Amino acid sequence: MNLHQFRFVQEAVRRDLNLTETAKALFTSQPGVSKAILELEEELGVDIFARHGKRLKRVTEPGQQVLKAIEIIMREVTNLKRIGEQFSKQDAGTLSIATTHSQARYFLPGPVARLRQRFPKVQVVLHQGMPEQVARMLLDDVAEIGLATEALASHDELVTLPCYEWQHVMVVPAGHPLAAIERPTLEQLAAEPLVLYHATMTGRTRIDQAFARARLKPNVALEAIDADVIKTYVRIGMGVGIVAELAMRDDPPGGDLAWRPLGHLFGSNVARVAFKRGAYLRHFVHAFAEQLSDRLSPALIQRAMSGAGTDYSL
Amino acid sequence: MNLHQFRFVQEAVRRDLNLTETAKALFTSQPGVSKAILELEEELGVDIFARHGKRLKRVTEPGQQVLKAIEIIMREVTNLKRIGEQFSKQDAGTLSIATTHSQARYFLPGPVARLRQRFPKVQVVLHQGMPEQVARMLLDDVAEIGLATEALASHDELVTLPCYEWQHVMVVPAGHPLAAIERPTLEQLAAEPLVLYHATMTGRTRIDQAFARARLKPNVALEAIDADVIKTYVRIGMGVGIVAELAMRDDPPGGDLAWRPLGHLFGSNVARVAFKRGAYLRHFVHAFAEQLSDRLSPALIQRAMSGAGTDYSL
DNA sequence: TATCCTTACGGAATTCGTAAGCATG
DNA sequence: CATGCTTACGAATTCCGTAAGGATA
Repeated sequence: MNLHQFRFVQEAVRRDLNLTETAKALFTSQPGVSKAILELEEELGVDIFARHGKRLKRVTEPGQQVLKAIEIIMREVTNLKRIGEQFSKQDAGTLSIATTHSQARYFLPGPVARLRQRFPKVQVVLHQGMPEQVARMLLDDVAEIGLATEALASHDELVTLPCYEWQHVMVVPAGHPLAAIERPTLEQLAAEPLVLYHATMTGRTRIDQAFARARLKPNVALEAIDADVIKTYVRIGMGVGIVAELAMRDDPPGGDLAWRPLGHLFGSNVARVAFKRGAYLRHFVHAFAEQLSDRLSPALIQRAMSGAGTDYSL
Repeated sequence: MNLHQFRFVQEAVRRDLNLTETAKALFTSQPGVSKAILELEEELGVDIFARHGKRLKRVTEPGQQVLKAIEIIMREVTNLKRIGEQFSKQDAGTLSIATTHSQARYFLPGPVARLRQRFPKVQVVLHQGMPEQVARMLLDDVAEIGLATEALASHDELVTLPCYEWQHVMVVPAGHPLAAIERPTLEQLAAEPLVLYHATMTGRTRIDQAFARARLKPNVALEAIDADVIKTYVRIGMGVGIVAELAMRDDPPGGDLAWRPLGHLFGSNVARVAFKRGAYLRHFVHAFAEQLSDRLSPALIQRAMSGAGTDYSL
């Protein structure tokens, strides 16, 4: 039994049981991977993978159990490295953040800058993706801390904590009739072509639900992945945009876009931070979390990481 | 980084940082151990052990963290082996039980026999010791399941669950004056020379507390490690014995010993089973637990093992 | 001086890559 | 027949034991 075997098995599962891919991903030879896995199965006395002839088909039942143990082991190996960094290179290292466009573009600049100010030797790496990809990046140890509004809560391998609350706003070109209305209604919005976030994104489900409850069918002209794109299409008159309020922060009133809060229609959303359960967090990761929200003290995070599935609401 | 290094570090800590002992315990050469640990420290970039010259003195602060991670890794390695056994040798394997004399002698014969009946291929190994040693055997993976009345609850690396309740009984030679008394009092007991369990054992603290509360100083003639020894000394007239009620189960009324319950004086005790937190339990371990008490269903145990420190009272 | 950790070194076992074999879709 | 896992084999590396060195109590 050795760590290489564990790594191979884990990667094989992540690569859909394709050992050739696995070998490439780990920069080693394919026969080496094959042999290592066979030897592990031999030693444990159980098949981890069910094979059709020579092709790996699925994970066996004992394989599921084995995988759980391997996940934990590899997690702790990662932790060991982090512990090493934490104590050797005091306050230096790399912080990988997985997040959505909105957060990266509008929310994170402040916290990241303040982190760099306190820890000048910390390198920050931003990974961007859909909320579901953010979760995956955390699970695969690509990123250490994740930030997104949805979908993070649905993995119990992840610990999520509320970070801040926000609401949607309507964006229209400055001269648009709706710009004059203080509190637009769902009916008014449904009458216009809409430019929205993509369905998997930032609080989009809230919007859909609100329309559905009112038995209205919104006229979705365009779905886009980020607020900048949405604003661009709003400017050229494609329709009425709905974005996160943060995204309008830098647009001065009296500019070419007008905006109105829509909290009364879609309620408020909660942006959440997420960590992989059981991860060792270095000082500067805790410091960064505190930049994201005062509430996220090391003590609170520690409690959330050790407890199983408790929710810490705002 | 490899599993050998982890094992060496773990064992070194268990052997009070004596690498020579460590090497012996693991059947390998002392320089090998030394080198492996040095290389791990090199790779992680931190000292795990603080050295005075060439002698290991204590675990450093990063070392503490490293140890935690290593503990988890080695635990999961053990689990992997168990998973292998569980699925390959269906319902065969070895069940190591750590327990005190009283349990081994009077309580376990039934459950063990029933286990063997259901799982004829399971080998049972009994490890006997003081309650504190029972705990240590669990922590060191010498035993998989522990059974004792005291001291198990004080380690948070262990999960303990109530198993059954019992009370103390007084034992005297058949003709003894106290044999005629239905409910002996503390004063009556304090007037006699007593033959008791050793101080670390099975509910002994209860006895001491009861006398202390009544401001009585018991006359302890002899302390012994198990009920059989106590009964022997009672037979030869050394004094009045106090043992667990289970220990008298096989003595017929009208034999050479008479006994009376003492629950009214010393209250009741709870025997508890214990597992190492995070351990993988094979089918037959769960089956055995159910033999110990109906309440100990696999589901309950699973819940207790995953939850942090919750107490499941009877 | 006795104990105990580190360094040095060499033979043995393991590892890991390339090449070939063979089964599936 | 293209993809993809397993087997075979040999070179390179790592492992691990003995012997020697050096530091502490």
